[in-house]
Amino acid sequence: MRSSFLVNAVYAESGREYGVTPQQGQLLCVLMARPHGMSELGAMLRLAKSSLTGLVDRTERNGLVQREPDPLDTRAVRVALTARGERVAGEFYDETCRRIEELPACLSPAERDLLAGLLGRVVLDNEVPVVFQEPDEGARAAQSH
Amino acid sequence: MRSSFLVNAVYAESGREYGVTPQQGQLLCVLMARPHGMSELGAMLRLAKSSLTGLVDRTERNGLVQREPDPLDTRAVRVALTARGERVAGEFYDETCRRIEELPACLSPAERDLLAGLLGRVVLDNEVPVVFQEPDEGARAAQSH
DNA sequence: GGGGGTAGTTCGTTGCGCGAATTATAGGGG
DNA sequence: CCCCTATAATTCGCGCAACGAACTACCCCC
Repeated sequence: MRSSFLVNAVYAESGREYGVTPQQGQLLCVLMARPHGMSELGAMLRLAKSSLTGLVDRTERNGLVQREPDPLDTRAVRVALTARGERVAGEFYDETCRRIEELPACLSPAERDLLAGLLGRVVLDNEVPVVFQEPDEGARAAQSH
Repeated sequence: MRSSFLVNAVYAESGREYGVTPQQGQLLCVLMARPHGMSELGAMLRLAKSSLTGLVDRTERNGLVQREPDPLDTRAVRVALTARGERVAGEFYDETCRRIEELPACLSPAERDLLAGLLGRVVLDNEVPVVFQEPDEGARAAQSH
């Protein structure tokens, strides 16, 4: 609980520096990988669809994402990063990583790896959606098997 | 990041079962130890004082906490759990612990201890406020030194 | 070519968090 | 003793966040 509280604080503070709320930051990070549909985003972020509409509205108003029609389904919408959104997402992601990596300053490199490995297994076992990951990280993780 | 996301989801779901929002749940957990002043709470929860006023207002309206005058300082207020708040806080705390403990189901007991130890050190080193802890846990932790 | 399910939006409500301005009291120096 | 600054807390107005219910438009399949 308390370590999660710590991570949240870091995430929020990092977002404030780039003028994005934690929720909008999370949306940007998910979209770094590729555009997503609204329902898909709702499932990943665990939000009701009406909540998603609002979040995308506000983030779109900030010029970070845009709605594009889905060529295969007239009902559906694809939410994608704008050029500016791409830049902000990358900077926010990097800054957040930098701050997160400072947290275990009291651990030895071996202990950090150990901690990362344990948390990684817990995350995988609980099927946590990919809400924060480098675009190419999934490929590397898959290779390592 | 993702493990923190997981913990948040568990916390929110656990709170929903007892009709408390995550923020109100956090307030209850802090107050389990003892009553606190508003400024003190603001520092622990990292909230602006005006945010605290609102949070305590809503939680008080739900009958879970109450404001008491500070006998030593006429300006100050002590926020304390009501009888019902005490009960809800305990149940919410226990339920949350139960759910959190289910997360590392894929780890061996030794690995869980290892994980807990590493996270504990990170939390201590970063001076995370005590936002979630059994009333007697601090004493036990202090003894073990 | 209707009918059931799906994708998104709208609307109204509640909660949350902040900053600026305000009130009231505490506490210290002249 | 009195002023003056610092502190404790509240009020107000704002925007963000999340939800459920009701609605529209569309897909697909029988």
